[in-house]
Amino acid sequence: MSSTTTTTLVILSSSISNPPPLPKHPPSTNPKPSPKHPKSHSHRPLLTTVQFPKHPHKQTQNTSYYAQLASKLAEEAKFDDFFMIVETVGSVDGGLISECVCKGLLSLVESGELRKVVRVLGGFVKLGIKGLVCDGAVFDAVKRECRKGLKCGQLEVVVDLLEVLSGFPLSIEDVLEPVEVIRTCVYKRNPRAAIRYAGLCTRSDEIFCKAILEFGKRGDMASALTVFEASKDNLGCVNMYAYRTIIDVCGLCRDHLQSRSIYEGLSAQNINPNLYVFNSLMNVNACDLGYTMNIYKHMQNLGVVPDIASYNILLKSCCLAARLDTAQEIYREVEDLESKGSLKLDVFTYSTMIKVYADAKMWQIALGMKDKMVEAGVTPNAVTWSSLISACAKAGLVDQAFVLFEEMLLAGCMPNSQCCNVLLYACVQAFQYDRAFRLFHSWKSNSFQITNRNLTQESSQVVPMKVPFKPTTATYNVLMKACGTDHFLAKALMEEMETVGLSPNHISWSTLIGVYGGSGDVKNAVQVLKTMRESDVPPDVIAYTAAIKVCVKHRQLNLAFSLFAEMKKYRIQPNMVTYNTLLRARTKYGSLIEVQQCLSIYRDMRKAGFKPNDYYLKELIEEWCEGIIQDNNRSQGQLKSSNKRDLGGPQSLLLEKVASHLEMGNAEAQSIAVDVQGLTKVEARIVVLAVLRMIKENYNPGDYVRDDMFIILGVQELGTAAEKHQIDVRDTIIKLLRDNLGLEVLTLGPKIPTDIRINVENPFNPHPDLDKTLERSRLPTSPTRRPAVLQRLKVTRRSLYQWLQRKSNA
DNA sequence: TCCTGAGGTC
Repeated sequence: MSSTTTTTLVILSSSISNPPPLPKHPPSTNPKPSPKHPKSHSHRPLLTTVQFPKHPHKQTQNTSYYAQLASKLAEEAKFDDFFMIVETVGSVDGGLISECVCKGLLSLVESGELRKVVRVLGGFVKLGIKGLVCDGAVFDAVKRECRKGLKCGQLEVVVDLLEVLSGFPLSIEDVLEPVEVIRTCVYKRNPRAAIRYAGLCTRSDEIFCKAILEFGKRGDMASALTVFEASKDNLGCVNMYAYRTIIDVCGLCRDHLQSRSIYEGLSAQNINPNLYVFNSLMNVNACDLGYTMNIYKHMQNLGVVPDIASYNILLKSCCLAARLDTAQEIYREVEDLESKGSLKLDVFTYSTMIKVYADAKMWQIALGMKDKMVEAGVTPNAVTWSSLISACAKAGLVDQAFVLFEEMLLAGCMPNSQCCNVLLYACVQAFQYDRAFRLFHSWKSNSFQITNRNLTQESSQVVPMKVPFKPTTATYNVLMKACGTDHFLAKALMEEMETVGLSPNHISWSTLIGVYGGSGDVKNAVQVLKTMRESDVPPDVIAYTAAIKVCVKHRQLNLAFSLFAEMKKYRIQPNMVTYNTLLRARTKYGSLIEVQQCLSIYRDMRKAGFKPNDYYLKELIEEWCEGIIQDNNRSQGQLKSSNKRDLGGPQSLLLEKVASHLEMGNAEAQSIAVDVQGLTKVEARIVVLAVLRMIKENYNPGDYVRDDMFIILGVQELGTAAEKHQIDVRDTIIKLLRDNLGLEVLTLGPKIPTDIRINVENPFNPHPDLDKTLERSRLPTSPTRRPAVLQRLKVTRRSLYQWLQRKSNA
């Protein structure tokens, strides 16, 4: 209490008749400590009058004066002074002033000065006066102002107030709807406020979970985790409800790995999760069937009995993994459990199985599942019907899809947006673009009416039924696909989307890229990426891949490669599809630089941890290599067909060899050693051709060929299968070089010529180990055995020169 | 739980 307060008090006192002497110890000079009130003591029921604690040692001669003064101060909402009196006098007859306090409080609360309200109510709590706020009018005002405060961005102050209110005998949940408070905390991204608030509530665990979930729904994983961690301390025990909520949130935030570490944290404490935690964990990790199955087995080992939800999640996981066989196994198991009476298949089970079959393009069986579920007394819902229609859509059976849609309406099931979208999709899949648009327009203009023959009435009676139709982003995306190559229409749809309050998503933009591509407008297709970056939806790997595909399709390969570089610049990780799209870019041999580009993509892909599917690249390299003998009037087709039979080995070895020979291809060729050890004859042939092609492309007319070319076949091992293979390879290469290319080839025997230059400085030495191989071959391995002999072929530089002349003149 | 975007040889 400050001296200003005292002054105020004096002024106020003068307004009251018969001023008695001031208290013995004025508060400004000797403030009394606040009266102490044991916590257990003052939990009174709703008070209609204010009761002040008694202080037996105080003189009470002036009590009535101070009661009057306090009443007046309270009524005028001068609570600082009011408290001082109460504190100083220690005992005031509450009955006198309770009404005034309420009046004053009401005006204070209604002033909207929440901070002041917090201070004043805090004062009441400190003095152990706890009934006041529970007065009807004051309580209503407090509720009103709290709500106002939440809306006006005073979250922290509102929580302060709630904290003070928790000192009164009332339920915090009654002051404000918990949802309202939590929503505001989530909107403000303020987990600390949510934690404080949840801690005040009677049903703390529920409010904590609510907060965790709401943060998760907004994609704010970090805040959700903060609240979760705080809930652990606050709730004092391991709360499975909180655990399953945070795991669900991991799913909402697409962070399934986080859910695993949360689960592992629980296991590390030797705490066994309950069924709900296991189900949530499996659900969040449904994208990983292996993991889900492991968890499923583990929960059984722990004696946690799976319920139908567990099985439904497993089925969903199979569905995502496109594992029809596993899904069928699990389904049979569930059927078995049902026959024993321990489980009941539900609409989820059937719907998921329908989707499993729909994805496997087994639409008849999908339809069969529907009959089965109806037989079992389970009514298909909108999801079930969507999956059924989707089964037909995927199979291109548009008419069947319409029949099912009709059937759904007849069954009295209201179609939702997704059902409508699937039906539109069925039209698109069947290339009935007009039909899709007609349907859409009829729905949109709200004239969409279906005659619903109510089965309980006479069959002649028809009840027209209006189906509410709310297009979603997916609706527009499907329609954009129905634009074919009409990019004007597609663009118009995107604009329409915005006008109806929808936002284009990644799919919309990628589809637009495809539409531009289809119309041959590469420039605009690529431009979409820029537009995306400027919008709320930055391009993702799929958008880039779509754009790259457009470039590839229209033979703008340099643009494709530059987009690839760009996506890496933006740290967008290419995936298998991206790599394959690029590797497939060149269907014909081109220049050395093009081959090198592809090889570098190939190596990048392996570095990124993808198991390359090098079929295309191998084709490409082969074609490119074979290209140099095309001029020799050989039938390329013939050669290729003979190649195919022999290409069984690990393709990566071949490609690595070609790549390592070519990656230094732009350096000046001094002497060339081609290592074909470990390759099949066809592969060896490709590598030799690749090197020749590189030499040819780097050759400028008039250049001088300084060295012979060596081909290293390997160490001779007499009488083995390896020797036979080596001879095979040798003959193939000799045949190729002599007959197809007209080169002069010499077989080099055991003598190692000293003029061969293979060293680390040689850019064409693919294997540093080769030097060692040569060294070893020079040394007798054992006195009793013949020395190992390195078999090589030499292509003379004279003939190489002639060949290059011939080629460059051609 | 259902709908919409990029790749596709054995």
